[in-house]
Amino acid sequence: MELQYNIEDKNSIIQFAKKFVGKSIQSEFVEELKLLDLSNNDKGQLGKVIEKLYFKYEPNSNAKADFEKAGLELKSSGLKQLRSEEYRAKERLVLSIINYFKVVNESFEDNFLNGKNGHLLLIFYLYAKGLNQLNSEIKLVGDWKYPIEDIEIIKQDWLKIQKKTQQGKAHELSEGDTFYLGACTKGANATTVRKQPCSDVLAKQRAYSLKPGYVNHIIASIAGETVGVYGKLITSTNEIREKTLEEIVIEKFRNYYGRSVDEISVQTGIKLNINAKNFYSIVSHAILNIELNKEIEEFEKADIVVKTIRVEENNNIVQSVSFPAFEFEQIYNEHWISSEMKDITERKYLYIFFKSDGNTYRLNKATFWNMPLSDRNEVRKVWLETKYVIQNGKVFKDYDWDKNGNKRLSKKGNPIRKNNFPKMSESLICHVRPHGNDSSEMYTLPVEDKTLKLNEYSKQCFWFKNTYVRDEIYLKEY
DNA sequence: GCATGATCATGC
DNA sequence: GCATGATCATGC
Repeated sequence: MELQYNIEDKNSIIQFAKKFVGKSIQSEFVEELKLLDLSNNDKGQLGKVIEKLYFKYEPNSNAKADFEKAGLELKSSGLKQLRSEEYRAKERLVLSIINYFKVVNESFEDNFLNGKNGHLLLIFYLYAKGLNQLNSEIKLVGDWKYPIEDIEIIKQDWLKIQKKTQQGKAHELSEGDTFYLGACTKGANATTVRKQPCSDVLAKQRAYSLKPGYVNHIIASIAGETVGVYGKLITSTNEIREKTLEEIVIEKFRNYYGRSVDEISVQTGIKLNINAKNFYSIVSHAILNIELNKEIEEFEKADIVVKTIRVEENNNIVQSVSFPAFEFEQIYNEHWISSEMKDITERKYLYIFFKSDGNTYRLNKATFWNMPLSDRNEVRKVWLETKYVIQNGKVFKDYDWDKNGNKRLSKKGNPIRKNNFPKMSESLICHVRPHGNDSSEMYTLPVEDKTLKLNEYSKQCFWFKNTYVRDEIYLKEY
């Protein structure tokens, strides 16, 4: 069959692909689709069908690039549209499966960069809940090659994945181990495992992936927009060739270790309101020398979560660490493997500790951290317990009654309720507690509560326990 | 108004 | 002093 593009020429393929913008597979290939035997559950279906029907090219799933002779790999991925109409990645971009046996022996260049991951042809469709990808409109098409600084960081990431595999710890891999290039789980469930070369323990199947934050930058680049206003940490290619991103960041913080909040303010020229709840986080921005109204580009690309923590003189940490509130309905509908909380356990964090000297808080330590495997499994248990409580209508224990038999009221006058979610005392790592502007901010309960007969409850979120943060992040040396 | 990072308040 | 439930400050 005569193709409408030159299969050996990158530009020809890319230009042809771009003509698909504004269309959908369903709208263009009504008859052809009927002849295909399609499953409803195949999430990777769109890419394969585009190759087959649009490019008239037989898909392959081997280690070679889709358009092998041109050295181009086709990937399709979803977009969300914000209220501002800007596009964002619906999820991480999953690249090739990690072959643990090859990783340990190959170079970054051979294993990753020069293979099917080095030059991508990306087709972004507009995701809508419940709408089949084949019906979705293609919104953005373009190719992606990594900028030089990004290649250095991705190489550092790849080397980390290689090292862990060489140490016989492929089963302990986590997306949080790395910055831009992640090792994300791939497979229907936790039972999708593979052998690894340096240990007898079976490891979860994982694939190379680009973090959602990184994909946002690709999207912006293809769309010819900037995603917000960014400040860069890395100012020269040489810098990132000589040091890891991690070293570069921590060194900047090290320069201010021992300095009080006031001293840092004076030194950086950032004027602050000490009573503001984001005071410490603004100080951190100042240390990294990024203007307050700018996002830190490298952190955005790596989806890094920054947590600022106060430590008391005796090393005690008073408060546990919160996360965004969850919707009960979302947990009800999710499986752990694809849940938001699992993502949280595989995220990379920058923890910044300010320690009291009895008088004032001084910058004491900054460290990148991600959760080890055994602790991730513990969070999974807490999450499953939370889901169980929601599923079975067992959210409430009782109202909080005072000695006179009256309902106790909160400061804002709302009745206080006791619940059955996993409590601080039940796990050394993670628990559930309220998290809203006040207790009248509610989310729907998918199953009516059996005790109080209520269909909604104050917003809640998962918390990392204060003592866990102290013992496993603050006090531990890595 | 609400999402988010962070801290407060009170009973035991 | 801890555990638990609630709320604050900011930015958009």
